[in-house]
Amino acid sequence: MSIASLVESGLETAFGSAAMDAAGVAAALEVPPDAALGDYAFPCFKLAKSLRKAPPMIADQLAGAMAAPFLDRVESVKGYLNFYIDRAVYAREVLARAAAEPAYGGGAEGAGKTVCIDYSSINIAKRFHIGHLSTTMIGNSLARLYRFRGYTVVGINHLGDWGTQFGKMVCAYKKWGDRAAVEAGGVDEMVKLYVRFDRESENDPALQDEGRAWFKKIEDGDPEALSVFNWFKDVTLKDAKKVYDLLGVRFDSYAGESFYNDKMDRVIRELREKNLLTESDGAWIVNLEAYGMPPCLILKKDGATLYATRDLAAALYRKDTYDFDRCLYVVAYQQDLHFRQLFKVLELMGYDWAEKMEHVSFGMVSYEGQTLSTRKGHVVYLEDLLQNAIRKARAIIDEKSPNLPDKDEVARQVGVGAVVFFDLYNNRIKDIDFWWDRALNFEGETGPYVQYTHARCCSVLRKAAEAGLAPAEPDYSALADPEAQAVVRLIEQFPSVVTGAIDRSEPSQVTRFAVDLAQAYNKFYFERRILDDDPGARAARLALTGVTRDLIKTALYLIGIESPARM
RNA sequence: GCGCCCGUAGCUCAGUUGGAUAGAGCAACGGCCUUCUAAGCCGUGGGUCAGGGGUUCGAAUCCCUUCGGGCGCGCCA
Repeated sequence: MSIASLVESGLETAFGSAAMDAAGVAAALEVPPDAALGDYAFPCFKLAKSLRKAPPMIADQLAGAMAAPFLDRVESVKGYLNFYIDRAVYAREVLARAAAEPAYGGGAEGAGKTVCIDYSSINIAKRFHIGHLSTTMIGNSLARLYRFRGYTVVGINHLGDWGTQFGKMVCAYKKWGDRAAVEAGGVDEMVKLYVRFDRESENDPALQDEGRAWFKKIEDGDPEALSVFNWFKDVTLKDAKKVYDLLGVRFDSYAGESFYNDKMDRVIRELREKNLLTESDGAWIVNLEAYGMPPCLILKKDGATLYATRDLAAALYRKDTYDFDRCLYVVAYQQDLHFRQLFKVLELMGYDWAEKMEHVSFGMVSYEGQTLSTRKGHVVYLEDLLQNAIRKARAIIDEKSPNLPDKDEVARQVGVGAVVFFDLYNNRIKDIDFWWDRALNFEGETGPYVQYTHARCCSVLRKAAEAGLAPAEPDYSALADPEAQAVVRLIEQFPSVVTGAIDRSEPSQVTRFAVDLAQAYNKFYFERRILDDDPGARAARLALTGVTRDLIKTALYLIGIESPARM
């Protein structure tokens, strides 16, 4: 018997009529902010009008009409009906639920459905820096969350591999480049070539034309141009792969801008056929005035395609190829307007799936209060950040756990975990001002703190196993204290946290949950002796510890962080 | 000028599908390791939820408005 049906029948008993239907009662039920106010609460304010009674009086009457074996007591407080569940029963049921399912909090509601997630989407010939971390880690986490709920996920790295700058780069390479230098220096060497091209073309306008000519060659499929261009791409991806491997991120597709080069005719034809394309100042646009937006540019005056054209082609291709149920774009909020236009144009084209597309926007990254600038050298490269974090983790391990096996492996897990956690800690819409000491903080609400709690659980469970204690029937009344109850309550909430994170495309919900659970467990750990002499109490506390360990590991996994067993 | 987003403790932020006394972490100060990992735990101080008005039994949360900040607004992506 559930609380909802209990309230429903209570209403029937106390007031005779169905003052509120079952769905209404279920929706109204809430968890009080403080455990002292009960485990569940039913606010009676909405009933005041129809019952013509003050809420506290309604609660009083309801309280008298209610009893169930699993209820410890029911109290009427200031218009709220507070339910206190028998603590031991509550702990037993929640732990059983969490331990029984193969993946507690997961599910199969996404079975047979596909989600496309466009994330990371790096530019060719540019180094991976902290400005790319959010799209990469938010996308990675969303991919894991959707898979956790049974969806098929297509992770797409929509490469920025198209534009005149690549013609310039090939041109520069042909003039001054050195194959061995690029092989050795990677992206850095390409950037040097580009910078030199920029500088020299200031005094030599003919160079610009040459660069454009080389891009034309790439467009036309000239083998010489393509071989250099594709090689640049390979080298960039090889560089990026080092970072992706450290982060544990992978993709199902690297189809980027160049991939859609031959797929835009269809878009233009379709827009024409549907009478959406109009000429304006020589360019071709989709007029969106009726929707309060500036026009969406499709073709330039010279007939060349634009960003929006390419994204329209990509959307159609993805729908055709993957038949997605949802399509997410993890891109910074600067492009809010672009995506609103894109989705509106798809809708105007008559595609009802336009409403299944979502721009998962996030805030900008600055560095010590200033805009990131590769040119001015005011930038933090991701590889440097990760290596610094790993180095710091390694130093702490040497100091605190000198006998730890696999020190380097654990240092990598902790260092990278700190960086990823830092990135996914706040709501994605918040701007991030990067400061080294904040990103490399290992204390308080941080990745290492949560990982430490996981290792602590592992340690306790290991000690218990080593002691060879006889298995005993858990005595769940040992989990009736406030500290254990706080942990149990959080465990119970995990499935709805996962749902909320998916619904809001907000991985930080999971990050926050991980911190809350770690904090609650640490308080419990400090207050209660787990390896107690009483076998029943010990078994119950070990069960709580086991579920906590698994849940922290799951939560961290969902945001892309590993959980070492020792640290 | 127009549009979108943001404004909560000294700092960084939770809480924003309306609900009980607005919570963490960092920083500061003071405690706790002969028992399960001190990357931990406990305590102290710290608030005009940017200002004003409105809706409501009830507003940090919804609406209007002012101020402050960020981003965007036709041939870049």
